[in-house]
Amino acid sequence: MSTAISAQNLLRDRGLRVTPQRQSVLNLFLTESGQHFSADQIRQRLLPQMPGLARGTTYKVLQEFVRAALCEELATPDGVSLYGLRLRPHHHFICDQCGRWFDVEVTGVDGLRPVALPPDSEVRDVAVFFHGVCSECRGASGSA
Amino acid sequence: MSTAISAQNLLRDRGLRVTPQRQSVLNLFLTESGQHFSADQIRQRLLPQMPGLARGTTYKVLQEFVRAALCEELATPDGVSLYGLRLRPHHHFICDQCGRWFDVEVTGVDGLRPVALPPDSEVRDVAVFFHGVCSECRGASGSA
DNA sequence: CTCCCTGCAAAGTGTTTGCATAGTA
DNA sequence: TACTATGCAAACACTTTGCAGGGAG
Repeated sequence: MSTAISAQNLLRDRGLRVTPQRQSVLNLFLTESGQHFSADQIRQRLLPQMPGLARGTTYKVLQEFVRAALCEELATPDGVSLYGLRLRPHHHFICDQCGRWFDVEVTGVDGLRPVALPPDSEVRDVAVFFHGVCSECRGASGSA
Repeated sequence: MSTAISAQNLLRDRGLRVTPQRQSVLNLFLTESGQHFSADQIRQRLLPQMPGLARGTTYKVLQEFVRAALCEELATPDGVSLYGLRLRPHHHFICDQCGRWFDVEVTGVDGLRPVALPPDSEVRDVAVFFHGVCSECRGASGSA
């Protein structure tokens, strides 16, 4: 792995207090780079090594990360928010079968032009979402 | 307005039963074309003309519309789903200030290419979201 | 006449909030 | 030592579900 970035430094750099809970959450993201998890998925993953981790704490930590621009929060159709690292700009590929989100870089974004936008609107950012089926799901289902 | 399409016909064409509730909801969408509403916003808008409209019914009607591909359901960060017409393919412009979503057509979508997608993944669709500030909010806030 | 939709109300789920305690700087 | 994060549990908001009565086909 080339994970030269430590959770500790990342937290310090953003002016956040370094606590075991925050380090664990951040480390999970750093380890499973490009992946996204719900608050409860994160808690379940960390419970073995941190049995006391409270549900509320998980949410507060993630909220704090989002506020510090460390993480992005992604709303899913089933009402659950997914969280992922936001260290560098990127877009997403969503597997419509398993529901997982993957970070991807995208070329050609500069060529996008909105047509018939309400006059005087100001565009500040563009987010691209590819939908499809991930390799794992394709392998599992075979056809379809 | 060139709304030659009637709610009644639209419902029939999709094999849905024609009820006053469904007609009202669909008419709201046809009238405020390109706009998006939450289930409760829709209910509030229709209550004057349909005082008995139940919260549960609103959700069921919208669910049915989504199933029939008449509407799209859009998840927002604050946990509320927005619904909009889906008569023709389109993308979205989101005002980050007032939170409203607007349908827009986009050129250049074919030029988008994901980089370093997991091998054997299959892309089936692309969704583009422009973020920014709508004309109304720009007019209201002046600067920034 | 049959089947489905509506209204009503209760239940469910994900998330937020408040407070006392423990931990960081 | 001062201030903030954690754990716990209650509170919240949006959405879903079940059932009896009424309306569509």
